[in-house]
Amino acid sequence: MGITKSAVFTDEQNKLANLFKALGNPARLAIIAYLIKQESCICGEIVDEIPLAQPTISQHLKELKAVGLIQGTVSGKSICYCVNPENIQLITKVLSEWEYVIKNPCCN
Amino acid sequence: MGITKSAVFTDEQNKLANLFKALGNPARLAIIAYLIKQESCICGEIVDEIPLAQPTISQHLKELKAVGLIQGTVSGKSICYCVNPENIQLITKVLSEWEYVIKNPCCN
DNA sequence: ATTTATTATCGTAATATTGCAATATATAAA
DNA sequence: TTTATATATTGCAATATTACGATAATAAAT
Repeated sequence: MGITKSAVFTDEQNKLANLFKALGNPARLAIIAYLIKQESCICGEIVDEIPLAQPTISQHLKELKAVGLIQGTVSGKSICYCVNPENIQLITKVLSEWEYVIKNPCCN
Repeated sequence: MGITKSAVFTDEQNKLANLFKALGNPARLAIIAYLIKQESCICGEIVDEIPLAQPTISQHLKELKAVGLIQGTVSGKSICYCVNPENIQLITKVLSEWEYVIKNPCCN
């Protein structure tokens, strides 16, 4: 099908999966990493930083915005983007809940 | 295309993206969450836990294994799965490097 | 009003993903 | 050896994703 059976999972599982999915592409990961590296809002430099065509970057930015990983603010001719703390935090929270398992590995 | 331009990104970016991508599906996330919840190797219960057909689960397990998020050990008639600490740790490491940004939000 | 710069949208081709039925494989038990 | 159980593989249909050229939309500058 190509369609994910979201209905059989919880809203939380689906939300988290969507966040991970958004990060599951090197271009989007590079965008996030760049925004974080700059420690500030970035206006218009992203297309120059990542070797993909402008419509492709624009589409990736849209996806990141759709899941709430980044936000964009219009600033004159350009748009300033920055990461959205909330959803990064949600992922971090889940990962840290997983963390203790690392200390109790099995099958080794 | 449907094909990701991996060549223009670093190996690290591609690896991390593949890990996130593997987690970017509610079924695979549910598998990981279940393995973690049980705090031990799980033999043969996964298909009963997740409301998807056996071949579908098998395929998801294969993908999780391929990126190194879980490992499986043959145990008689069944196969015991558990999470692989290493790659979970890699994700946690990157996320914690991102963490400080959360304390310096902009565009707000 | 026209031009320039920046970002978004549309349309499309190529490829990937998701899910499952049918079937194969492997191991243990009878 | 046959049977039962557990998991993997194959093949396929439906849908999603990735990327980009062409073009539109927006806003500032001239």
